[in-house]
Amino acid sequence: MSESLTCAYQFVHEETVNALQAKILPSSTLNDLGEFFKVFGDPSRLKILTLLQHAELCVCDLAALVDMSISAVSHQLKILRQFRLIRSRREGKNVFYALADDHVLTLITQALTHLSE
Amino acid sequence: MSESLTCAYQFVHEETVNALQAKILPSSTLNDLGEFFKVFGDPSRLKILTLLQHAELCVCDLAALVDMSISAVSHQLKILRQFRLIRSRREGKNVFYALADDHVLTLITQALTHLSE
DNA sequence: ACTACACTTGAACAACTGTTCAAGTGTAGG
DNA sequence: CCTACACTTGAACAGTTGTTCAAGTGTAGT
Repeated sequence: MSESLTCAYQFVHEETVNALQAKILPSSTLNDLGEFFKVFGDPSRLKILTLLQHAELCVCDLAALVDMSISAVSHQLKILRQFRLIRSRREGKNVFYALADDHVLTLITQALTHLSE
Repeated sequence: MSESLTCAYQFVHEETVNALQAKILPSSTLNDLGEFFKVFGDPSRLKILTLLQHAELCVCDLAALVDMSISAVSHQLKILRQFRLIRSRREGKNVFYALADDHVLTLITQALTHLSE
């Protein structure tokens, strides 16, 4: 940050900066929030989520629908599970997945609205 | 996808899969949506966005606040600009940045709500 | 014109992400 | 208990991302 020395310590609007310093979210919050948004940052995961909106699906059906290998889908499902966006339920040899709650879709819908403006 | 051959073409719930096939969002939409969410997937960018909520800021002040080099901040601002999340305005030697619209924050707030549940 | 400040930009480089591949677990049927 | 199916998992590998560094543009003052 050598280039910013003059700017940061001499010509910066001190009052403005000092006033805002207190409003900065804790870095743990910013990190968690970032990780959360990253989950939605992948088309495959978005595809899976929007599909689960309509029905509870097993890994096999999901793989067929999103046109990915079962392994790849399973890896993504693990991530979605870790963030509690989906829930799994075993029924015999199959494992069925469903959305954990509805306001996951609210977020996606809202982003879609923003994009179409 | 050799491992999924049996599953995908023999034991899949054909009716379920066929019915959902039509509900899959176009890949262009899924890609755009993914790119959009990726922008929110970085703590630095989130920090910048939440700061601009409170005031219009020049690059220099922002760099001081987020504790990053001016160059790094400028790179991130470029991305935020490309997605029309922020607007820039030159005033003499300074360039001031502001949020393009408010419902960018609605999205962040909503994600925060989800995290604290 | 020349210098200084404020910012931008492109290239390079390390760190991270998503897929594949190979090997594993768990369940049902014979 | 052996095989087959449904899925999971770890390692590896290519592609992507965010930062730094160096060089650039634009504006103001002298």
